[in-house]
Amino acid sequence: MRRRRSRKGAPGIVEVAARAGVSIATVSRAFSQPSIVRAPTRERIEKAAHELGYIRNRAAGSLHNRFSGTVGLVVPTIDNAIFSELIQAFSSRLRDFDRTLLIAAHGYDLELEAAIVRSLLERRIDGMALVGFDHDPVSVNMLQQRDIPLVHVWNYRADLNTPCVGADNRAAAWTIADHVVGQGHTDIALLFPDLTSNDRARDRRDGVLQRLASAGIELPPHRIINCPYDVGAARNLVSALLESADRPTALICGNDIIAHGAYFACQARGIPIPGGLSIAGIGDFGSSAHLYPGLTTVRMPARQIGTVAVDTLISLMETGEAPAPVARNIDFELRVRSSVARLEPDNSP
Amino acid sequence: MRRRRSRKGAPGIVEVAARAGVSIATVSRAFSQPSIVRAPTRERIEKAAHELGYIRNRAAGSLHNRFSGTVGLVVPTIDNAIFSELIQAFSSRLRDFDRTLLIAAHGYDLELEAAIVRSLLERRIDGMALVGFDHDPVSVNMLQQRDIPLVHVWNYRADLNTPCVGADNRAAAWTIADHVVGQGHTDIALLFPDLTSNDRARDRRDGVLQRLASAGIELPPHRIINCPYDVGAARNLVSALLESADRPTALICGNDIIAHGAYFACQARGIPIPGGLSIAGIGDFGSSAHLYPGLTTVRMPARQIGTVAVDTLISLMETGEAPAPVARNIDFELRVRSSVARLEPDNSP
DNA sequence: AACGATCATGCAAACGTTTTCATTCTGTGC
DNA sequence: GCACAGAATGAAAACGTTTGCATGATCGTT
Repeated sequence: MRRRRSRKGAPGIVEVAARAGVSIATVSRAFSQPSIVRAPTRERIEKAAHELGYIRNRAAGSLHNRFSGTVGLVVPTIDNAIFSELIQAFSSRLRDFDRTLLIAAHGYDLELEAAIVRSLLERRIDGMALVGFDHDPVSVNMLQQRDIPLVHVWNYRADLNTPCVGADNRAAAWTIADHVVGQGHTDIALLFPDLTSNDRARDRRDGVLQRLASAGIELPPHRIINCPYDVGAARNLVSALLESADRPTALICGNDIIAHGAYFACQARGIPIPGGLSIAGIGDFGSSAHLYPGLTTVRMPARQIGTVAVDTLISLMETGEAPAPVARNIDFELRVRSSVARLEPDNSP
Repeated sequence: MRRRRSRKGAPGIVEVAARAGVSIATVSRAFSQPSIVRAPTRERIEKAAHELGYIRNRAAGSLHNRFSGTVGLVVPTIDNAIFSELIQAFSSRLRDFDRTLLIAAHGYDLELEAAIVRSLLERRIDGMALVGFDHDPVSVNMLQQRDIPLVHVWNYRADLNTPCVGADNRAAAWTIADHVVGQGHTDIALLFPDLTSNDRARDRRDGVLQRLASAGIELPPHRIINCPYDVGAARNLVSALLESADRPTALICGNDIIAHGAYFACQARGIPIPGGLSIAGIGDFGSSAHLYPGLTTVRMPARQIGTVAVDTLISLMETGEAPAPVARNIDFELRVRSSVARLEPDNSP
């Protein structure tokens, strides 16, 4: 007997029914479909429930109608700014529909993700949101086999037949690269995280590379720097870069977090931004607008993605149909601020 | 018929039992207490379960043993850095115990918090963590009446008989104020958020004020500035402060987020830190160490709080006892970096 | 005043597990 | 080979709801 048993006198539907002088069926209906029970009866039930401190047991109900009222969200990480807006928006929209959020993070480990999906399935979630498209097929199969609505969030791809809600990361990256190139930069360094298990980062890098290629810029390998999503790591890496003789004129960061690190490296070494080094980010969260100078970046619509993802999931759960189109492209926005300098073409005549 | 019914052929324990040629009781045991079923039998069951793609339904089980395997965490907000480390640590520790996290945010609205607690209770969580001590009594009563273990996280108070895991916010604030005063500052401004429904902020402000008072410093009202937890708002407020003729020599911010905003205001106006203005924070999250110059602040042990809170909850759930002491004081740490200048006493002879 | 039609309620059978108790194995010591 | 203890399994009764079906109440119509 490892777990204690007694939940004191936690009243159930039976007690409420007795006190209100009706059957348990009526009590059940009074809570799940109030409109079909006569007003005076309903009030009597509500009074009894309130006096008893009754709280309905949805787990018991879900056993019968296979509908738990919970939704799962699995993200790579919670502890930095990247997904927090998404999580908040997702969670708060879920409340509008009286659903509860089950959440977990996998730290870019797709096997762990699969384990998490399974454990959420053991809790019989009604729907599931996963970040991006890179997943262990096991995860997706488990969901599919059980007909659990799944929406991929954060990234977007046009050629998709499975529901997704996100921004086009490749296009966003293309756009920021376009801006940097348009300002006359040709000697550019990229700071991107590990690309395995991370389609968002991969799409972003591809987008940047594509724009550079079409401008005739081909980056030597040492200009593509691997950098984790961590301010301190980015700062150190950029610091080292600044030390070297062969400095680029601009940095394109795979993420605003990395861009922030780059800022602090420059500030610590007295390199003016953008005079000494131009810096561009992708993401635009939290403080990016307020840094000095303002960070030129691409705003990813995290809140809207969260909200629309929930709406899609709810629709999927209630009607079985996702609102068209199945793949929702949420617009990103180029935010030109002050961290990318215009380079006059006369500096290498 | 608003909700579709069919979950295809989602196999249950019955199907597994049939395929393995045993009773459902044995299957159940094979999953919940594997040790008591004979190895060959167990393997047969596992094979059958795997072939069928069986995923056990813990909701159904919880109906019988009143134990859902889920834990609730309610925080004021998810969308900024303040609680994200806590949430991540909490969630990841929970996985170690095969529990799942139900999460929601109330945005400093305690009525909403009570509604959330109720809805989590409807899902029959086994334990609950709430941030701080300011709550609607309704919330606490609902939990108490049902004997659901509750731990208050984030803040700590010595005189508490209910389980809590946190740092002493008042002492932390006292400590940072002590450092600022110790550096010779007497003309200090405070930037603190709204104090209602927020014991952490209140304790912090009290701690600062207490240290200042004992140094004989009494702050005029206009030196105590109300500032939301928002980088942009903080930046604007500090910007306005810098414009005025009557500038303090140091700023004590109720939170690192506000301190970051102060940094950016100074940088934008070309005021050197700490030469032109000293800035101190409380929290030490994410990038505070990497800003330039490094922010002098107090490190709040968010990760450890999350981990210990889960351990406490698990112990409460399994044995009914919290590990002693009931109120766990997790040490904060003063982090002296470079944002507070030493003021020579000769500047006002 | 009687008759349907509609609305509100009750009865009882699910829902998919866990667990108690009883029964049937398995293996051990003589 | 036998008796017996202990381990492994099975049968069936919960757990707290929801819901299909049946019945009883209510109302408007003629």
